[in-house]
Amino acid sequence: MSMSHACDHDHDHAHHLDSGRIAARLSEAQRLCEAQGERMTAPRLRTLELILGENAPVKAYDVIDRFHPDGAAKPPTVYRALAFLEQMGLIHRIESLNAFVACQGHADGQVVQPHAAAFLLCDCCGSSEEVAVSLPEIDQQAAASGFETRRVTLEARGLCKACR
Amino acid sequence: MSMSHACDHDHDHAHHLDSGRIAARLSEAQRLCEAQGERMTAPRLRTLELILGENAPVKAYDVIDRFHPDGAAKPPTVYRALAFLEQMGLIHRIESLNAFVACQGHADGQVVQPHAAAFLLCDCCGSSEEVAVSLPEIDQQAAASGFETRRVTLEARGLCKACR
DNA sequence: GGCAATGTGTTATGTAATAACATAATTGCT
DNA sequence: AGCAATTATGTTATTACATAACACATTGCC
Repeated sequence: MSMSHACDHDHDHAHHLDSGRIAARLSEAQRLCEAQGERMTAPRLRTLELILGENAPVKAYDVIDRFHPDGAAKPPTVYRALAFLEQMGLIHRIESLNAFVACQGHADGQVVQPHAAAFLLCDCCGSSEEVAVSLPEIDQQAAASGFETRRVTLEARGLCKACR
Repeated sequence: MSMSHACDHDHDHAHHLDSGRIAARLSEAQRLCEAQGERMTAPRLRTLELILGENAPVKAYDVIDRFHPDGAAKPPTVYRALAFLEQMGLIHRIESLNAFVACQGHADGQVVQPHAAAFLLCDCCGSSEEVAVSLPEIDQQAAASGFETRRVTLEARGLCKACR
C-alpha cells in the first residue's frame, strides 16, 4: 500500500486476496502460459503472486522490495517479468500511476477475449476496478483520420463508492 | 524530436508551427490566463512556446534542455510551469509517453469547453492528434459502481495515416 | 509602506526504467 | 546422449522522470 490519504475513513474495503485464491489464480496462469507455449518461470510467478496479493495497482519497486523474504530483487528481474505478464494478458500497466494490476479477466473462472480494458481508480484508497468497454467514438474518429489503433489506455481517476 | 524509427519513410508530416502562429497562440494564452486572474509569467510562457513548437508530445527534459539559449533550466522551473499550464487547460499530459502536448482546443480560434480529450498517438512519427469524445459506457459503468469520475485519460497508440 | 500571497531559483534527493553483457536453463535436432 | 539455438536470468551500471525543501523575489492589496 502507498496511497496519500485525503480522508479519515479506513480503507479496509481494499481487500487482499486470501492465499487460497492466489494459489488458484497462479496455477491458472501457469496453465494459460503452457497452453501458449510460454514458460511460467519462478520470477514471473513470484511477481504475479505479489501483484495478485493486492487489489490495487502495485508499484514495480514494491514488487522489487518484497520479492525475496530477505532483501530486494534487482530491477531488471522484475521489469522483465512485468513485461512478460503484460504480454500474456495476466496484468495491466496503469499508466497514470506507473503501477501494475492483475487482469480481472482471469478471476473466478471468467474467460475473456483480449480486450481494451478500462480502469476506475480511486484516488483515496487506491483501489482499482477493471471494466470492459467498447469505444465506438474513438474507433470512428480514428477511422476518419486514417489512424490504425494498436492499443488503448483508458483510465478514470476519482473516488470509489466507499470513499465518496 | 525523439522517436524510435521502425520505418524508413520520412516524417515531415509532423510539422512544426511557424513562429507567427506560435506568437498568436501565446498571446491568446496570455489573454486566457488574465481572464481567469492567473499570471502568465516568463517561464510559463517559455515552456508553452517550446511545446507549441512541436505538434508531437514533448518530454519535460527536452523543454528543460532548450529552455535557455545557453544551457538548461532547473527541473522544478519547468515542472512547475507544466503543472500550471495543464491546470489552465493549455497543455495535456500524455501518460503513456511521459510527455506534454499543446491543447488543440485553443488553436485557430476554437473555443472548447473543458473536455475529456482523447489522443491518437503515432508510434512511428510521434505525432499526436487530439479528438473530443464522450464516453457513455464508462460513465455508465462508473455510475453502476458508485464511482465518481474526476478525470479520464484516454490514449490510443498506433500508426497515423502517413505512417501506415 | 507593510503585509500576505504567489511565484521563482537552487540544491539535493527520490523514484522509475533500461542498456549491456555474462551466465544458465530449456528446447529441438540428429 | 550430444550439441546448437533459443530463451531466460543474474549483475552492474546508467539513464530518465519527478519532487521536497527552503531561500529569495515579485505582486496585489490595505
